[in-house]
Amino acid sequence: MMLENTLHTVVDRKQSFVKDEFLVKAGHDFKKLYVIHSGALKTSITTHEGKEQINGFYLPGDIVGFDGIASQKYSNNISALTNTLVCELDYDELMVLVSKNPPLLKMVLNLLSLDIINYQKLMICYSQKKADERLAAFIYSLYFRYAQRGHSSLNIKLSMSRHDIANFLGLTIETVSRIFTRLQELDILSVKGKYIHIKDINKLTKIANEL
Amino acid sequence: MMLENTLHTVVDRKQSFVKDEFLVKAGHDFKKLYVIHSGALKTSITTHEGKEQINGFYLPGDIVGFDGIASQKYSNNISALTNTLVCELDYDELMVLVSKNPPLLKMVLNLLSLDIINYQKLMICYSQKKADERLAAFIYSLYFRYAQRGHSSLNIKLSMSRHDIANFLGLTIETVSRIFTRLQELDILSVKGKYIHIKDINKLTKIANEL
DNA sequence: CGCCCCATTGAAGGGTTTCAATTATCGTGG
DNA sequence: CCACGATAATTGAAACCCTTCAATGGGGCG
Repeated sequence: MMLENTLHTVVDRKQSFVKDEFLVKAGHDFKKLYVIHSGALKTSITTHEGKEQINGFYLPGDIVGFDGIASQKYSNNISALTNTLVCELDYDELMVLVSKNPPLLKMVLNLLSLDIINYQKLMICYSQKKADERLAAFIYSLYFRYAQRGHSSLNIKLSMSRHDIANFLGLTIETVSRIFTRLQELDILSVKGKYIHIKDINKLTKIANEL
Repeated sequence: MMLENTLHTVVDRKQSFVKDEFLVKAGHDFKKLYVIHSGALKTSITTHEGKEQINGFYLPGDIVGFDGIASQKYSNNISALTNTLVCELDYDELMVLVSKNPPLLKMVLNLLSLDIINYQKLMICYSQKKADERLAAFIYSLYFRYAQRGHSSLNIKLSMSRHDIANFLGLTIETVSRIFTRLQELDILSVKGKYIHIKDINKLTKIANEL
């Protein structure tokens, strides 16, 4: 991600987190953004009933934490799906740089705008896609995001559990499981635990209803 | 909204749109943000199958169009629910002002961040709320948003049709209609066409699962 | 006033959840 | 290295919620 390169001389505090460790908890004071160097993160909120609701999975290159800007409190929990190395960006320092550097400002605004578009797409996904379409879209999005990062491969290792996938997609683990087997019967995927091989990406995108 | 006051000397091109008129269509070049002065807007995308999917309703004071920043193309259609008066903000001009005016920068970033939080909440709504919870949350959000603007009233006039509500909530118009009658039977609402009276806001928030 | 569109209501069908039981996988300690 | 327990994942059957299809009722505008 360009932002990291632009800033690496200035803000370069790498920090590592182990699986299931929290980087931040919702409600805490907003200070930093996190650029993922390696590993994977998830963001979640805790509902009034105390249940977790995952609202994002993040891969190397992604920046996490924009939700905290408005209220200066993080609105999400951020935790590590696996051992993860992140680069911390101090928001106030970033603001100082941004105000002196219009291209950087543009970049930051683009990232925020991308985040908005990302959530808009997810909204659509939830509001009109059926369970199999959601899961197909989810698998495809992982494939696509790895490909964007130069790791184009039909083999994907899921860094999250079935429980996390179901939670994120607004389904139950049973439904996710059933759809995985269905997609295997259709010769679209082959699934072995956390390892997924995409056997027919055309059919996958067709089911996912994405171009 | 403060932003409008801050800028009204510089960017003050008011423009009016009639009911069902499009301010922008998805895919067109991004140039302006729209601050709603009076009336109401909706944003929507057109799916691959050509169906409309509404992803937001906007009231006076709201700013619409942030989704276009990243790609410099609007990702949503924006259209008027009723006759609507908006103030147009030229994005490039705004950027010039922003880079000279740190408090303004902060304000803009806050607005983007708020948009993100808004969509995150909607995501949660879709992914884990049932139909009656969604509709209750929708009605409550209208009440709340009007209250934020100083128009605290238990009487709400819906500016959108049942069809639009159903589309936005990812339900069918029949389901929306049935839930409206159910909420009346529970003495929570009284519904007469586009006019809604909230008879028991506590029960409403309880069903909506919002504090 | 009548037409058309919007909203409401009813019954049947499909998809997802829930509950329950079984199987697989992973980490740990013997 | 294998055995074991605990956790995760799969599979089945019944219940439930929402959709779909169909018909009726109501309200606004010419």
